Amino acid sequence: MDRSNYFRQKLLLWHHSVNKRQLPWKGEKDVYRIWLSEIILQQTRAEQGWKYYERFVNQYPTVQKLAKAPLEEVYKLWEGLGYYNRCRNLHSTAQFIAFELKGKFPDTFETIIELKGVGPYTAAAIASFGFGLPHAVVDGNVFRVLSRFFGIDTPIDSTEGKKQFQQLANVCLDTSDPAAYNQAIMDFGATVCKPDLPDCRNCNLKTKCVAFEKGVVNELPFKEKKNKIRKRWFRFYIMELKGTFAVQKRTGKDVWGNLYEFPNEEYKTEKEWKLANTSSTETWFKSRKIKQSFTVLSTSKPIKQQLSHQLIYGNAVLVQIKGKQTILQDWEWKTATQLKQLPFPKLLNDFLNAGVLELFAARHTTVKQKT
DNA sequence: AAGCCGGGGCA
DNA sequence: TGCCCAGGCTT
Repeated sequence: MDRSNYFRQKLLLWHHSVNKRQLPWKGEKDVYRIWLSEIILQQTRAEQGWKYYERFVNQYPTVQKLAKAPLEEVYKLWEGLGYYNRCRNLHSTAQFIAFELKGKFPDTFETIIELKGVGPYTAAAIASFGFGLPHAVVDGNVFRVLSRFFGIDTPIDSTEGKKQFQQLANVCLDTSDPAAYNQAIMDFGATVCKPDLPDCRNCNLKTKCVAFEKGVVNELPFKEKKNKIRKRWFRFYIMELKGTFAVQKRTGKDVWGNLYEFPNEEYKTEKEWKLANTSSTETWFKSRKIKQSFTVLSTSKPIKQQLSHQLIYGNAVLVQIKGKQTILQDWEWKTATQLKQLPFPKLLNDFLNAGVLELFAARHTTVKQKT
């Protein structure tokens, strides 16, 4: 028997016999929800995406509801999930489908993949799960399962590798039920043929698994590029003026695009960052032509956040500004209540959750008591 | 083709 | 600490 036929049969047999993962989007027929779940799940573990999916479905039961929602509100719901451009594309595509296509979701692979935020994987997923079309998904699970079973060491992060695995996936695909097959291979990769400590002992495909035979299961899939991690150092100024706080929206293509942040200074070296003190704050205020007097209440201990491609250190300087409410820079001044409606990076939420706003509130109370 | 985009879980 | 996760976009 052809190896790919063997693979398909054994995989489907496993899928029928084993209790699969129970996930809220499984067996979903509403294409809107299928699309929504797939966008959420991009580079995101199913367990992590779960609660976000539930939130979105509850808040936006239809593509029209999502399309009509303010972008800011959608971002707040997405907060903490990461890769925030997905959120912008989600909203944009919802509007395209609701308003331009009058709510009718594209129903061919070629039209689906044209949607913003939809690439080869997501298009295949929507085409198969939503419309039963014969397109094989290739995600991290599929790269792993196929590379091991067929013993392929072509780098999966190369153009050639992507092409090769997509072709192989199409060969293996069960065209009589593409959705079930796609579901099966991803569940198999997530529960048996795992990245760490794969459960080869209980694998019913191991007798023809090339990597198992050769003892190279842990060497596959092969990647050629190594992840570089950039270190960055920030000093955030949490400034309070009569019960309002200065924030700004992050623009550009840097990390945390379209999220809010506190005005800040980024340092090029750890040394410069650590040397920053009250006089640095004064310099920073002067350079921004802030003429009002201020008091530095405290400087937080540094918080570290590890991202997949950056290691970010940040501390927060708590500043109380005196005098009249005037327009300062391009900052927006928000009350504590308004702040809670804005999407922030996790790093900044860590500051907020550490009781920063309460500290300002307590100080006001103290001042009033004295006067 | 290469670089970049978050946050969480795991060994 | 390094790698991975139901990837895709930009340059």
